[in-house]
Amino acid sequence: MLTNRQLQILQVIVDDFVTSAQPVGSRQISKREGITYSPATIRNEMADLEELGFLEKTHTSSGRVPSEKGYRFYVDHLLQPHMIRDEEISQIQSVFNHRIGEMEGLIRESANILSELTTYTAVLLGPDVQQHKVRKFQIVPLTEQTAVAIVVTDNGHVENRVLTLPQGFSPSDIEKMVNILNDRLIGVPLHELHIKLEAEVLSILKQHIAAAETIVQSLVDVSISQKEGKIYYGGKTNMLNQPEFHDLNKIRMLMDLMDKESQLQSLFQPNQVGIQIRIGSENNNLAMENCSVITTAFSTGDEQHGAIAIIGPTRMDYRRVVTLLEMMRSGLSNALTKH
Amino acid sequence: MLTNRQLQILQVIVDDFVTSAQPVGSRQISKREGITYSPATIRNEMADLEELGFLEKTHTSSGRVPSEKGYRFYVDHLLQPHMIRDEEISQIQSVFNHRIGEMEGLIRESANILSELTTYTAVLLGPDVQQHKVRKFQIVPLTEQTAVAIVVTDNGHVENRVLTLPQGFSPSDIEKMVNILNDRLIGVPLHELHIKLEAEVLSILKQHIAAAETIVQSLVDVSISQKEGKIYYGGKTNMLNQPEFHDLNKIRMLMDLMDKESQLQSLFQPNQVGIQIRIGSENNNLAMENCSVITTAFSTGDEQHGAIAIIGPTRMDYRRVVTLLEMMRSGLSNALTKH
DNA sequence: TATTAGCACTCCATCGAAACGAGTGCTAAC
DNA sequence: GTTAGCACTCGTTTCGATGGAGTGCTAATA
Repeated sequence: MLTNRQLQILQVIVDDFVTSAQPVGSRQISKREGITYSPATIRNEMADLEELGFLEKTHTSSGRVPSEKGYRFYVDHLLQPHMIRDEEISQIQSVFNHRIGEMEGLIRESANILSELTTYTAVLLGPDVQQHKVRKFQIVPLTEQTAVAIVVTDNGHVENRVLTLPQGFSPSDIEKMVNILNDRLIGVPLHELHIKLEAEVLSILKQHIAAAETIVQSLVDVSISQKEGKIYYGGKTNMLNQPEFHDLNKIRMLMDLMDKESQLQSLFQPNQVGIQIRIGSENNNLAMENCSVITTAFSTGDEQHGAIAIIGPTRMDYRRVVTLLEMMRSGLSNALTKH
Repeated sequence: MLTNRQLQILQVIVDDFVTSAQPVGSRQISKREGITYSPATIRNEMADLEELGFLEKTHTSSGRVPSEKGYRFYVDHLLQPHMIRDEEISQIQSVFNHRIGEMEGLIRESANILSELTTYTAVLLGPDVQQHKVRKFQIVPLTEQTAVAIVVTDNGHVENRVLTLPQGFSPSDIEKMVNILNDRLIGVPLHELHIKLEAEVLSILKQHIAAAETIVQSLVDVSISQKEGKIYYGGKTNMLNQPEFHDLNKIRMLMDLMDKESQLQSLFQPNQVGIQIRIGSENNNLAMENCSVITTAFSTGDEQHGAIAIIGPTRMDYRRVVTLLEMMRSGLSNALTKH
């Protein structure tokens, strides 16, 4: 167990390093208000903290830097609430006052504000479309051979896809088909759609329409190809300002990561409650070695939810980010549920 | 007018510099096959070419580097066709064999292949949605107060938006409204939609439905907020490999540019035919000082068109890119028009 | 026993000088 | 008109010297 003094010193080191990005020396610590012991004492404590794995040195005669374990301890036990300036609070509020019911714009805007206030990168994951339930099918003919299939969900989401019609597929066939689809599939969540289509609906359709098979196949394709949730960014390039990312290789890996939606999905664990913090290697991703990710989920009503993530260097201002994130989470949840 | 020898030297310098990224010296040139004069002669010619503004030095005793004017002359007069390897050709072809009629996937894939083959950044601009014509309106109710409005265009594009319904708006009102919209607006191009809505349709609707005004306003919003054309990327981070972008500031400016869709639109001049090359400052954009952009338009039938742009350093392999771009342009135009 | 002053030591960062190499411009010879 | 030769310039690399920040250890102190 750490002594009070060790706790205090660890806290000061993290706080200092977060703002300065420079290794913290004993003299520097001794000058901080609230510190009553001499540099020599602090050096002894630091040596102990290093032995315990909370601190590291960049080289033999450098000051100390928090280790991952040090950050972990800090966020678990030493995180104190952070004062957010009034203007910043009202900046966040302004997003929600704007327009209501326009989810996409709201989320997009939130990502921008968050990245601006944190100076890190904000990633917002829209609600998982796969959970939405079918409200209505529609097939609109375009030419002799093509039509566009439309699925509207109960949340107002619209999926669509151009279909190639089989030879001799008549308008009345389309009508029949749409009726059957709407009869059988309303209320089915999108992620079950392809199963229902193949297992139940296909055989029924076949009885009425000759060439139903190819079209059903296309519909199955659509429902499989849907992404989990849409991703929105704010401050994608903010990482370039962080001194630890003056290395082209790291930047490249990070940028590539952010362009790969599939990889990004793994950042989120939307089933958890509250705020999660993953530090450095806890992300299990080489590109994120020097990054921490702070995530939380927000609710959009109807058991739907989205998630917010802030990606910053491990030397991130955890206090501030956690506070901002919590404000944004509750604000978003409110704005999106009440309408 | 330049002598043949000067032309030859300019060509060699550009070709060499494009591949090596190093200033080209007289000795190096003299060793190239086809060059029969001594380094001293070449030095004299280079001094003349520099005086004429085609070459530059990075410092007093360095080799020569093409100036913007030099590149301009090169692409205008010295560009020779480039051999593309068979495997690369079939790599391009494979995109078009894949699936037909699925425009979005096709364009996305093309962007990736192009960026891979060029090692630069590919930007594809999808066809301008504003030109599409309305095929069908649809309003699907969600709750008492909300519904989703859907516009299908003759190209199979679907726009949609959640509407807040006025108090006491009944299902039969919706039906009436949809009928009038479909009566009056089919065939109208999207970019004229808001005008028609306000000028013609609004007054008719008002006669039949009390609270038509707010809904029409929402529809107007939708048709105004549509973007010009969707933008697809390939190889966004490829620029990081170019030695001229080892500068964080430049990278930042470029990345920011690419995240701003609005700015990117200005890269394209889709009304022009053939291939356009803009070199360095010709782009009128600080972030693109050291970049060249090669663009061309592809047709998607029905007077619709999209555009391709390759963004690379001014020290770009113009020969290769121009050839690849032309192949991709014709391939895309074919694939998208014939179906 | 806990704390602190003092001191030797380590390592990084910065600077300037020297050596080197690539390339030029100019002159004079071919 | 072309080229060999040479002095010169400038960037790059290397090396050692210097200074500063910070440590660990020891011995003195409260």
